[in-house]
Amino acid sequence: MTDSCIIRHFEHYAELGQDDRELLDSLEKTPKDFSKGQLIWQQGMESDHFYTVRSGWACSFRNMEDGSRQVQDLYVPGDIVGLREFAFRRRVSNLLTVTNTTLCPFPKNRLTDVFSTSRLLCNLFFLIAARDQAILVERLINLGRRTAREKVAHFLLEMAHRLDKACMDVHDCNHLPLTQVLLADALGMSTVHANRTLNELKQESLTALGPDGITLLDRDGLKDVAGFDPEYLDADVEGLLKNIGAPASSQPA
Amino acid sequence: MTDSCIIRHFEHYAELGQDDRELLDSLEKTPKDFSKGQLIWQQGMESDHFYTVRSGWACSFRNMEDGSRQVQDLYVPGDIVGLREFAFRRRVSNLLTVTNTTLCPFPKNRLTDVFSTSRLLCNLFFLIAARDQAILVERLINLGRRTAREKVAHFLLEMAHRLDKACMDVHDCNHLPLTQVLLADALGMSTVHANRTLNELKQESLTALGPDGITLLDRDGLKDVAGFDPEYLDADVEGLLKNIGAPASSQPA
DNA sequence: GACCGAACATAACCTATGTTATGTCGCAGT
DNA sequence: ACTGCGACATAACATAGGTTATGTTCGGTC
Repeated sequence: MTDSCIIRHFEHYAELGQDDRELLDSLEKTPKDFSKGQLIWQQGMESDHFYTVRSGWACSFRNMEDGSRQVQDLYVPGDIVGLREFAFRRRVSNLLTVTNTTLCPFPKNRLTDVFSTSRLLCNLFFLIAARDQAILVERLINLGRRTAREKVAHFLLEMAHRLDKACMDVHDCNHLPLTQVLLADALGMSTVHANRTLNELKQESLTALGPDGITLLDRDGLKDVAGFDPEYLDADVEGLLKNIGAPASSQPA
Repeated sequence: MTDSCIIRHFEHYAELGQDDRELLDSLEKTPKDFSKGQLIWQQGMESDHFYTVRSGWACSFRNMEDGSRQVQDLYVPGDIVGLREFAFRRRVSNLLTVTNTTLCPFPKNRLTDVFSTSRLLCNLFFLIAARDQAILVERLINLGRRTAREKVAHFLLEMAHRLDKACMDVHDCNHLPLTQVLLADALGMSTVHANRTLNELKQESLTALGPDGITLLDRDGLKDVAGFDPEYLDADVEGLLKNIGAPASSQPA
């Protein structure tokens, strides 16, 4: 298997031709290591690259005037970070590493070349953007219409499910390297209440808390709490491939 | 000017070549009229088309188990509805008209043809998807980290700003045909509280309430309340066009 | 091995917002 | 003209979740 992040990423979905691989390979830059808690970009900076996550976790967020923070999304191995900023010259949010992380940079304005050169990759990029939207919508629903308990359970399940699918070098998909502060900021609640809720779930043996994050003990139980349905995470790659007449990946999706 | 919704939509951004126009024209179907309060599609239905809004308003939403509703987004003239579903075989949300509406259907799986045929359109579609994401993220922040007052003010400003940009046959961009129920469902709050908040803003002469919707009276005042910054709505079309070497639209963006 | 700062825990108290209930108004249909 | 319904208004009351405060634990560092 290739060493390139982004090739690896796409081969997860579909079998790439030699052309596609070469194209991607020529554009991707060498991976960069970031340590935990490092600010990778800041609102207002020029948005010239996006990244593929090779290992580790990152999050995008925005600082509010009152000093609080809203985390917009978390990124796990295999995710593409910063596609959103395709439409903007400057970054509209901050990006921070959650753990030690390796990212592969890709120049934003070369995306255009990819679009015109590879029908397959163009469509896959679009599919990914659509799935990203679906994730945002689901979080919207989480924030708007669920209780703290439901929010937390739902969010944990989503991240675990995304880890499952990432299927990269992740060992234990039930373990999430999240601090309670981060969780609270992602779910629009206070740290104190995040703690309360998490401990509640712990009492019920649904989760476990360690110094290095949160562990899911009982996914079915959590599912009952949250009403979680992973449908929105499962993009219809096969349908797309069939539509554009491309061979599917040999790997299971 | 053309009669096609989608051509009109894109010409708003950039000058289309004759090829592009013909391509779009061949794919778009004849406009369809819907009356106020009509359910256009439902969760679970096959997602075979997306729509361009020619006139009127629509909203996408999801019904929750407890009977409540979360509105995901509103669509105004010029918007494209349903691009999100590109990644999914079935619709992941419901679509409802807010007013009488005219929509132009476009078969989803022909998008692929557009991508491979027109470099310009492909990039514009991607830009639109990215802007849609930015809108969702901003709503996320709204729900997560703002008070009811701020939420309402921010949301009203966003919609007004989007109307400004739509620049289609909209007469008064300060008038939004929203019911209080809809507003509440979009902002994840109760109708009662939406009413309270709206009346508060009305006391301060920031908005006016009529039987047919909400009117913005003092955008600057609302801006002060909400801390609204329209940056996330203003996609960098020029940068994109320059990057792909296409001529800009003669019309002001 | 003393010090420091994250992250976590817990309690007491407070408030923004939800809930329930009831009433008015205007308008569409009969 | 009567009825019914949907949108809006408002008041009384309930509560989920925020805020403030204080303490513990633990890993890093000089």
